[in-house]
Amino acid sequence: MRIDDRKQKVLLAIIRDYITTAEPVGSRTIAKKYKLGVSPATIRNEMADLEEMGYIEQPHTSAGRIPSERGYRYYVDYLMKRKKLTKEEEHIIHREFEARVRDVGQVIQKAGVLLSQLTQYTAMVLSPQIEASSFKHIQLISMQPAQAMIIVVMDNGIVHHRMLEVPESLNAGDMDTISCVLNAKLQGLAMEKIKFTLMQEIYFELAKHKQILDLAMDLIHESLVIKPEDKIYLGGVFNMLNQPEFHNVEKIKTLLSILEQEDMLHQLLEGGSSGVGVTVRIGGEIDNEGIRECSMVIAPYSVGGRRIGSLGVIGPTRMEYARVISVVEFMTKNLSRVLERIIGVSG
Amino acid sequence: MRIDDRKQKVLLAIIRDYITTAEPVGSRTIAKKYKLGVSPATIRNEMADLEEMGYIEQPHTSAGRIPSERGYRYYVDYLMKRKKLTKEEEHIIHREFEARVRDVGQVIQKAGVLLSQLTQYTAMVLSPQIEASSFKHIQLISMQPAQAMIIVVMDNGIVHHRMLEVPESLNAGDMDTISCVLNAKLQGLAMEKIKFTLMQEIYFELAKHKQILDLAMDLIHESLVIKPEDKIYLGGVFNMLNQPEFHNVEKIKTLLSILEQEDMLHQLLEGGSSGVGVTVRIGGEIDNEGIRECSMVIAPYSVGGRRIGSLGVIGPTRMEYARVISVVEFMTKNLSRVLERIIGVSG
DNA sequence: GTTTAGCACTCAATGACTTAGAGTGCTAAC
DNA sequence: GTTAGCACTCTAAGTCATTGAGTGCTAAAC
Repeated sequence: MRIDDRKQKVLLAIIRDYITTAEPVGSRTIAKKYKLGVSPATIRNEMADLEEMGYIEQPHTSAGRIPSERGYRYYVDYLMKRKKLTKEEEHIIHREFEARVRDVGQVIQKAGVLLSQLTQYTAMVLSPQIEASSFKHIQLISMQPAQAMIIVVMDNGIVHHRMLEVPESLNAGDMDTISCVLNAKLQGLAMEKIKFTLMQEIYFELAKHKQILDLAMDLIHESLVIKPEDKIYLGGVFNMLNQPEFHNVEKIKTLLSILEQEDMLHQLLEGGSSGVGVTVRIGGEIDNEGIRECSMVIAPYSVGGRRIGSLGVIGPTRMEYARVISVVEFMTKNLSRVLERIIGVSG
Repeated sequence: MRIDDRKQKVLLAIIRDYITTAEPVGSRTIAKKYKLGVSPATIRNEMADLEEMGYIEQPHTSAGRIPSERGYRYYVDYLMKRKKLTKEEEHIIHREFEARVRDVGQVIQKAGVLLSQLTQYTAMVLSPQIEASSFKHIQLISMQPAQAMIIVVMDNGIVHHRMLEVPESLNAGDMDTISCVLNAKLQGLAMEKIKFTLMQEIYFELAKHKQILDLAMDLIHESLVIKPEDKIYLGGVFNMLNQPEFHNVEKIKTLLSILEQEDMLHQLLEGGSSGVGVTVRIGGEIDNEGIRECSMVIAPYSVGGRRIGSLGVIGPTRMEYARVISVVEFMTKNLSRVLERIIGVSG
């Protein structure tokens, strides 16, 4: 059976109505609200066909119809018209991103807050994965007698610092010396290039300060090995409580227990996205039982053309796709732009 | 009417039972489970007295009794015996705090996670408020052509960094020069001591780099003025969903909407604590409608004898006070110890 | 052939009513 | 002062009838 023009209109009406009301939609409602120019009986016939084809379903005999996952998929792929953000909303995003962007963490968090506020669903933002490839600068700073700080800067702009105990005898001059030697010898080198012979050279030159050297090397090593802030920012988890499908505590618990597991979210965000642009996963398309009744809209963001992270929105399958897709797309563009400014194109 | 020994025992039994079962406690239950050596009828008499005195109440005529806020207060003040942490629990805390403590933020987060895991309620940890009094070190680092990083270290161990655009002509040597001049002139000075004449001197000396100087001064100023990471870490919010008193979506919403407002939490944590040691606030004692049905156990933590923050647990009034109080106390001690090591006694 | 009015049918939601059970308070006996 | 006994209260759970929204089918109208 073909899904002709009028069937499309009926399907669209059912999906639109269900998205806003969360109630099964009956033939009378469609005839009245969406003026297709035909009687409820005709619409009932079309609905019977659509149900047979699997685009809609009936919770029980005497209820209206609700879209099936297949129905939503058809809607997203063929029927939906993206709903642009208002000028005001675009303005809010711009303003938030321009003002007081200090560090990457703050930007990520801001993106999450905005995403959840604008969509009224739950937002997930994966922090950027910029691998450090080499070490840029090291600095020892005397803080107090017997206490110093060591700062390591990597070429991706990540800064690590740590306090350490030092012998009282070590003065600011000594620390400068150590910093200088390390900088001179190691600057710009990747970890694997820091060879044994080189290390021996340094250890020889700074024999007195073996302990500090060890700590310094530790920190450099750590900075190279550890994925920088492999974190996920979640925003607006509580928005979900306003969705009628989550008016039941058990469902909330299932969802939240999944949102609590960072590795699972990671997998959802990275595994769910199909490469470039916005991806929509509807219900069972999400590779995870437990969020069967949810949909996700996810997209990667990039710096200098290189994909470095992704973000997304999770909500009920009865999601305002038209809007959410626009918001997610707009957000990745802005996030990319701002991050480009902060961390440079080095990543 | 005096609250004699047997009344105490009955009250204690009611509270203990109610804390574990969350069900109103009847006279028969007490007689059977808590073996006071008297019949249910006698206990009923005692219960009638306790109710008259306001220590317990009845949800409805044919139900058992539940403790009133006054009852909990009496329990916490006079009846309760603290329940020590097991060796294993203490071990977990130690291990978590010893291993991989990198920066203050991480420690705070870890404290929150532990606190919520051990208590199964919601944990709140206010990040330490260590005012920076003076500036310690500044460093400009060339990252790429036309891109540099500026790092500012304050005497409290806080490190701020930011990327900035620089003229292509500026090389690594120039940056070192600028860093050196700034360090030499400004090191150890508090903001108010950075006088106009001194600044003129620096601007004269580094006239070519006015733009960078401005940025550097901005960052130093910011570091001094901005309260460092005035954040609250929340952990185990979802634990609340397991409490029977939150099996109703409306209550969850009310609670969560409060937990979302940082300023309110701030007020609760800072305003609720009565100075030294662990403070318990029960139900209406909390200065906030909306969490009338909750209790809080809060305590300050300190470094070098100076109070720099506080942490706490929020749960239903039917909270395991005996355990939570011990956990909170143990946690503040450990947090103080670890922070002392990280940020030194300078704060 | 398509559309529509009409009607019998289904089923969830709602409310009235009943019953069971837990727990009390009171009285009288110990 | 303590306790057994009993009438009383009130919620929770179950049953049943009613209501109303919505359907599917049939036959008539277009």
